[in-house]
Parts: sequence; C-alpha cells; structure tokens
Amino acid sequence: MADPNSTKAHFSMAMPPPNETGSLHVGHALFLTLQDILARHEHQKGKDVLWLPGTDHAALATNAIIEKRLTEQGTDKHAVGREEFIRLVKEFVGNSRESINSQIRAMGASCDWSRTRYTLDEALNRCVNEVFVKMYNDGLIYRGHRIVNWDPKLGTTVSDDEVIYKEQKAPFYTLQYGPFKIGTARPETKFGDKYIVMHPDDKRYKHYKHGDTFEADWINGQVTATVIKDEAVDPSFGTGVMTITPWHDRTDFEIAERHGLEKEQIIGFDGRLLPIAHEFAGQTIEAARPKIIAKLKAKGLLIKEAEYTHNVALNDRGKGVIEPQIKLQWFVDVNRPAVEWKGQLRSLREVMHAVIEDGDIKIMPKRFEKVYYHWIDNLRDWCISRQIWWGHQVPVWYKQLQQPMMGFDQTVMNQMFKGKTKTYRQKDYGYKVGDKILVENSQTGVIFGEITLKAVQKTTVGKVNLADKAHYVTYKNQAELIAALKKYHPERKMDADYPIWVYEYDFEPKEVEPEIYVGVTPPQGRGWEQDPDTLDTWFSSALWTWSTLVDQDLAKDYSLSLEDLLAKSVDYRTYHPTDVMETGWDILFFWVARMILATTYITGEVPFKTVYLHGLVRTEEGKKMSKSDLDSIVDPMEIIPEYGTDALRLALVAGTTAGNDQRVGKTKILANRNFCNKLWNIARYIDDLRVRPVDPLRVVPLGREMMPKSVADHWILDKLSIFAQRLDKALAGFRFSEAYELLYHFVWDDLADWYIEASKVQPNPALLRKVLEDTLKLAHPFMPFITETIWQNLGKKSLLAAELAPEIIKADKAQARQFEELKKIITEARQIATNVGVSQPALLYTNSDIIERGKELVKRLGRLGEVEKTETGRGIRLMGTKAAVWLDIDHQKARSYLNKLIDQAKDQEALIKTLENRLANKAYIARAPKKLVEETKTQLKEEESRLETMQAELKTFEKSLR
RNA sequence: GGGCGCUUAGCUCAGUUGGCUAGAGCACCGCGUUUACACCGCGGGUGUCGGGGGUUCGAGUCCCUCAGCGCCCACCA
Repeated sequence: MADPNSTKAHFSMAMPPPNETGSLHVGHALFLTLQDILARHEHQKGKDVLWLPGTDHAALATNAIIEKRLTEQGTDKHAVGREEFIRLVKEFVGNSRESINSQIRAMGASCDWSRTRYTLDEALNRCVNEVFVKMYNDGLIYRGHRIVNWDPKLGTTVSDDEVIYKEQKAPFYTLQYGPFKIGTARPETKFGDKYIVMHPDDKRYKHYKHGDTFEADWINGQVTATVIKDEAVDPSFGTGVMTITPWHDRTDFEIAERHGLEKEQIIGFDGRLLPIAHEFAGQTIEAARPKIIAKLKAKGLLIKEAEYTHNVALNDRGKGVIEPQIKLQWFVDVNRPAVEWKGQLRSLREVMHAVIEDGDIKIMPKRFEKVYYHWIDNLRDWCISRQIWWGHQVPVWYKQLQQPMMGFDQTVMNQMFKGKTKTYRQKDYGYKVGDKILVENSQTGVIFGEITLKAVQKTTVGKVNLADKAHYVTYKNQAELIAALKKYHPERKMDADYPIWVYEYDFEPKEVEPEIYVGVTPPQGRGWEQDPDTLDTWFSSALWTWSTLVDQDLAKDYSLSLEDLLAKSVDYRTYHPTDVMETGWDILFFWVARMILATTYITGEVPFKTVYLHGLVRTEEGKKMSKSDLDSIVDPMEIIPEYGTDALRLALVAGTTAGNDQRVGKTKILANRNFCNKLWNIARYIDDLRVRPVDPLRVVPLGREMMPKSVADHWILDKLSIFAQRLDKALAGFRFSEAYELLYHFVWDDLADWYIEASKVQPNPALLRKVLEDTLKLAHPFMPFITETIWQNLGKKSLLAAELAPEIIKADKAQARQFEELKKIITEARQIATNVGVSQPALLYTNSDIIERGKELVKRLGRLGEVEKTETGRGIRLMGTKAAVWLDIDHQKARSYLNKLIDQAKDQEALIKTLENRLANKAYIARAPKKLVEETKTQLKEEESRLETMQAELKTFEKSLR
C-alpha cells in the first residue's frame, strides 16, 4: 500500500480502468503485466509506489445493452423514465466490478486496492462537474448548433474519433439538375437541394455567375436553384458541379455557412425521411432509395447508374451507420486561447502540442509523437454531449421564463409555415382563441417561435395537411386519421382516443433562450430542469490521473473550491503528476490526448511524464483476436489454470516492444511454462543441498559463510551483477522484451547450465543459495507467483514482494575471466568430440595453471576421459584458447574434422584480411576514435597468432593423414 | 488524397547515440537418461539485413529513391 508520508521517493502510475462489465482479456493481461513489472521494479529500487486501480462505467456500451432489452420488451427509455432506467443499469451491472477486479488480482497485479476508484464515484463526478463549469466560464465549453455524427441506431451523437469508415460498393447515380449533371450516391438526401455549387475558376461554367438562379424540374416538382461558387468543389471530380445538403454533410454545411445558405433537415433523428420527402416520408433510407431512383428514372432525370466504392461512416461501437445532422450540442472549443500555460494564454490545441514539443511529456515510441501532432492539427471542436442516460449528466439546468406549451419539430414547422396563418391538428390542450403559445424544438428544447390562436375547434371529419399541399389525407373518423398519421409518423404513439383538434393560428418566429444555470451543484429554486444529456465517457476519463487522487471525504465539502480541494488532497500533492502512463496506442487520441488536454488546463501540470504505448496482442497467425472467432482468442482465464499466470505474463513480455503489435499463442506460453519449471527445478536442487549434500566430505556449511571461493563462484557473481545492471537499464528504458531476455538467459544459461553444473564439482551451497535468492528477487517482477512460492519454500518469513533489490556480492573479475577461459575450453572440447564422434577423449595441456586448478571441472563438464599435463601435445589442438590444449584423438579417426579446420582457417584469414584492410586505410587511422584503432591493432595481433597455430595444426594434421 | 511504420535465419522477432566475424526464441536434425529438470542436457546457422543510389574511415543502423505489406487520419458530391 502506498504511503504518501513516506520519506522515500514516490513513484505513481494510474491503471487504465477496464470497463466494469467487461471480463479480462489478453489486452488487459498485457498492460497489467507491463505495469506490474514497473511497479514491482520501482518498489525494489526503494521507492514508495502507488499503482492506482479502477473501473470505468462504460457509458455507451452499457446504455446500449439496456436500451436493447427495453426494445425487446416493447418499450423504451422514455417510457420507463430516467430513474427506472438507471436502476435497470445498476441492476445489470450488479457486482461485475468485483468480478473484473478479482481477475485483475489473478494476473498478479500489485496495485493499491485500498485506493480503487470508479468513474462514477461521487468525488470523480464532482471533478467532472467542476471541470465542466470552469471550462464553461472560460468559454471553452459552448452550446451550439453544429453538424455532428448522429447514430440513429443508438440514438446519440458520437465524437469524430469514434467514427470508423468501412469501404463499401454502392451505386453512383448521375442526375439531371436543370442544365447540370450531378453525381450522387445518396439520392435520398436530395429533396431539398436548391443550390448548385461549382469552383470559381472552372472555365466550363464561367458563364454562370454566383447568385444566378434557374428553374429545374426536380424529384417533387419545380425548384428554383441558385448558383454558388465555392473553392471546396473539386473541378476534376465528375462534372465539377454538385448540389448540397448542408444538414447532412459537413462539407456542404461549411459551404452553406460561408454563403449564408438555408439548411433543411431531410432525414429525421430516427433515420427516417421527413415530410419534405413527400410520399417517401416516414420510410427508412434503405426502403426509400430504390423508389426514389425509380421516380427519378420515370421523370427522365436519371442519366447514368454506375458502381463505385466509397467509405461509409459507422459508429465504432454498435456499428450503426452515422448520419451527419445539425444538432444543438455541447462542445469543447479547442481553439480559444483561454488556457494559462507557462505564462502564456494558449488554446487547448496549442497546449497539447507544447507539452510534447517542450519535452514535458515523452511518448514512447517517439514516432507516435508525429501521429499525435497530426491528430492535433486536424482536431475540431469536441462534441461532448451524448443522448444516453448512463453516465455523468451535463451539469447544466434550464428554466423557461414561460413554459412552452407545444412541442414541434422545428423543421416540420419551418416547412409548414410558408404563410403565416395555418391550421394544425393537435391534442386538446385546453387552449382558447387569443392564447399565445411558445413553440419549442422538440429535439433541442429551444424556443423558436410563438403562435397566436385565431380559432380552435374539435372536428371529426376533414383533411390532414401533411407537410405540403400535395399530401392531404382525407378522413371520415378518428381511426382513419390515426392510421394516416401513423403512416407518416410511425414513431408516434397514438391510441384510439387521439383527439382531433384543429387550431388556426398566426406564427411569429421568436428566439427565446431559456435561463441557464451551469454549476457543480443543482440550482436553488423551482422550475429548473437538468440537461438530459450525459457527457462523453472520455470527458471523465480525461481527468483520471488526478480525479482519482482527490481526497474522497474532502470532496463532499462543496464549500471548498476545486483548487482548495486539490491543494488539501495529500495523495494528489504527493503522486501527481504521475510518472508513467502505460496504455495501448489505439487509445492515444481517445484517452492520452484528452488527459493532457484536461489536466494541463485544470491543474497547470502534465498528467504524466512518460507515455509508454504498447501494441495489440494478435493471434499466432497475426490476426486480430475477435469475439466472433472464439478459437482465435487467448483467454487469460483459461490460460492461468492450465499454464500458470507467470507463464502467461512471460509470454506477453517476451517480444513486446513499444508501439508494435505482437503475436501470442500456445507455443509461446508453453515455452514460458517450461522456463517457470526450469526455475522451479533450479530452486529445488539448491534447496535439496541443505538436506542432501552433493559430497558429504566437501560440503560447505550453510550459514553466514557465503563468500565466493572457486572461479565459478566469482564468475556467476560477475554475471549476476552484470545481469542486474542491464536489467535495471532495460526497464528504465521500458525495453521489456530485452529485460525478459536478460532474465531468461541468466537463469537458463548462466545459472542452470554453467554455474549449477560447475557447482557439482566444487559446491558452495551458501553461495548457491545467495545467488538463488538474488535471482528470485530479480525475477520477481516478471514472475511473481512462482518466485514467491519458492521464497516461502526456502523457509523465509517475509514476503518476497516486500524485498528490495538484491545486494550482490562483489566478484573478482580476474577469477571470473579464468572461469570464462575454462568455459571456452570445455565448449570447444565438446564441439570437437561431438563432431568427430568420439566420446570421453582425454584432454592434454602443457602448461596452464588455470586448467591445473580446474581439472575436475573441465573433466566433468567437458565429458572428458582424463585431463593430463604433458610435455608435448598430441591429437587435435583447441583453437579457442591461448593455452596449449589438445584432445587426445587420433587424426586418422578424426578425418572428418580436417574439413572443419580448413574452413576455420579460411574464416580466420578472411577476418585478418578485414582487419588489415581497416588498418591500411589511412582515413580510418586518422578519423576513427584512437581507442578503436588500438583495439583493432591488438586484435589483429591476436588473430594472427591464432592463425599461425591453426596453420601449424593443419600441417600436422595433414601430415599424419598421409 | 495526407501521414506513420514494417521488410533481418524455415517461422516469430531483437538489434539503444553508426564501430569487433549480425543475434535470440520456436521449429528442425544428430547424439545422450551423468543423483534439479525429457516441461531436460550437449552439439548443429552459407542470412544478397527487400532492390538501387548516396553520406561516412566504417551503414542492418543515417539520407534519397523504388517495390511489396500493414496501420492511422481525412474524405470526394
């Protein structure tokens, strides 16, 4: 558990919060492993470590599940009401947070569970509100009509980053529009088109002037079209002219804004065509499109039909087709210079850019800095309001000065009120002639006009004017009217007693803004209604590094300002900015960038100093793991019982490099299970020495005595200390894979294959044990379970997890080098024996103290018959050592070895040639570092002497074969 | 359309600011049960470091260019 009062240096890291309803997948397993390694390693370095865990409320996903359930039950969220809806969500979420947390524990995550946070915690919610209010007051959050990405399927807006594009083949139609030919893939948006746009420099259309008008026969009759010249049009595409649909296309919207053109809604928020589409009104796009085309064809307006591929915009979550719409929403202004940063007033964009540019935050790998800049350069205002109910509700309240009495769709009204006096059928609101009634946009709640009633009467027979003169529905009774209305408004619920009242009125457009209150807590007084929308999940996630460090109890005191609250929160003061943010590159924009945005703005400091981005875990075949292909998934919860958590952790660390995807499958996990087993057996062997000494006569008593004695002892200590240093360096540079390899090779090659084998000749159990303990400590961050178990089996009373980095006994380098020499001799002896096919040959040497002292070692590890000192050599000369050493093998028996020797000599000659050339190069002598040149010279001498030995040996060999 | 990567052994990939004869794991082959481990030991590598050009004393590493593959962003009516 982290201790902010500790005098130790502090290290802090926020865990990316998994969705509370999710279950642990291999991606979680990866980040938990990497972060856990960092946390444990930093702890071992003697730091006070805070690794803060938490879960996310997963707004959109959870909300969608409940909405789907309601739909299946034949109802919807508006019918059940907000309170009941939230209750249903909570019931569904249940204790799933417990479940994900226990899975995080199963991965061995050493996070601080006493500080677990949840994005909807009261304190966190307060932070969200505080940030919203501050940004609103600074003009960084505004409400406005902007074109947004609307998902009719989920009934909400989504941010630009949540939109994905999928390539699709679609028919592309060329239509006749007055004198022009225009292309479109979306004929269903064309009903309201009354502008034709072309590039000002397009010579083909130079005789048309901006503002010219002409009559065109269009889908539903004559329209008056206006010529607009705008540079957004690409003259080389198609005919170089296009009509525009500003309500449903961003580019068109921008053109319309530039020239002050009218914008009309064609498609409703339910994804169905509006009355402007006449007979197609109420139909879905898919249903209407072929019929529209048929109508165009019948009118002779369809010129050509071709197929082309284009990108269709989808909501990343739920995969609903995105329909751009103009909607009154809340936005974060990223361009307004309202952020005080390093003594300058800058925009959010500029600050986000600056913190990376100035090096306040380091992104690993570095190349993602470019990706990040590129994203910032293209960044538009961030739409933060969502039409879902599960999440942080927008902390804004409205009060109408006069309560609106009628709800209409603004577009419908605009279409209907061509003249001023109209009739309309509605419910009986009890209005009387002369009443003035405010009219609000039923989607946005904004009042846009006022009507004065001239006549009110109840009717049973008449005609319903549906949006335009062409569409009257005659009815004789209530039932017929309802049937007619339903056809055009299938979304409306109309029961049998739907009243039929006819109002005649004057319409007066009138903008009446409601009184607005933006605050952390609800306003006092009556008549206030909170904005029904919730905030984008990423808005709250953006505060994660510091909102989790706010004192939970102090946060209940609303008399404190946010500044005071932060100042008084000990954890925040101690652990913020956090040191490392470790997460996937796929949420660099969603999350990392937004944490930078919100945190620099609110706290004046960066949220973290280093961002380490890991890649995607792919299948062994390199494919994305997908829920639709269950076999492709590596499920941690299946792997852990079968292979162990440590094996999974190691498999995930092996080969993971910053920013790169990696492949993980059974073979990799198996290999690492074997590694765990290896360490286990090493420990078992060493521990067994306590009770069953290798050689009772030469046993060194266990205890205080653990000094290095043999050359092997010095060698392993030297290796251990080099390993520890490199490990530290690798982890400091976030080179996880390299750290893993260092561990793997030290344990398997150095410790198991050499030192333990050597110790069978000259055992030093006390040192063996010390080396084992040090190794366990160094291995612990990677494989906490098995190392802890071994540690406990060794009879330790304390936890290995609580131990600091080992203090490694200093080795005598000279003695370590002697062992290295013996190792070379042993290896070469083995190679020759295997190559020649002779088992247990004798080894002869003329004069070597090293071999003299290491006789037994060489004999055993080299699998030799005898190791003898002789006057003159005999048999095959070893080349890898300066000492004069032979394997006593008859040349006749070793014929096959001659070729190998010849090859070796050739390689040696080539090497010498390379070195000679290098030294013959005057520029090399002059410009390369002196040290390097000296090294080359020394090496050349050595290599030359070795070649001499080789050639001599070769001669002898050939001679004896003759 | 704009941008970012990747291309190194049969497969998967390391290779930190250019510097010793380019490495590892897996797979594969041969030998082997020596009292930790067959989930083991020992031995086994002739790679045009994608092609071409350049900078440099020196390039897998830096620059240019071409090719193939992958990803991100924008989006064309």
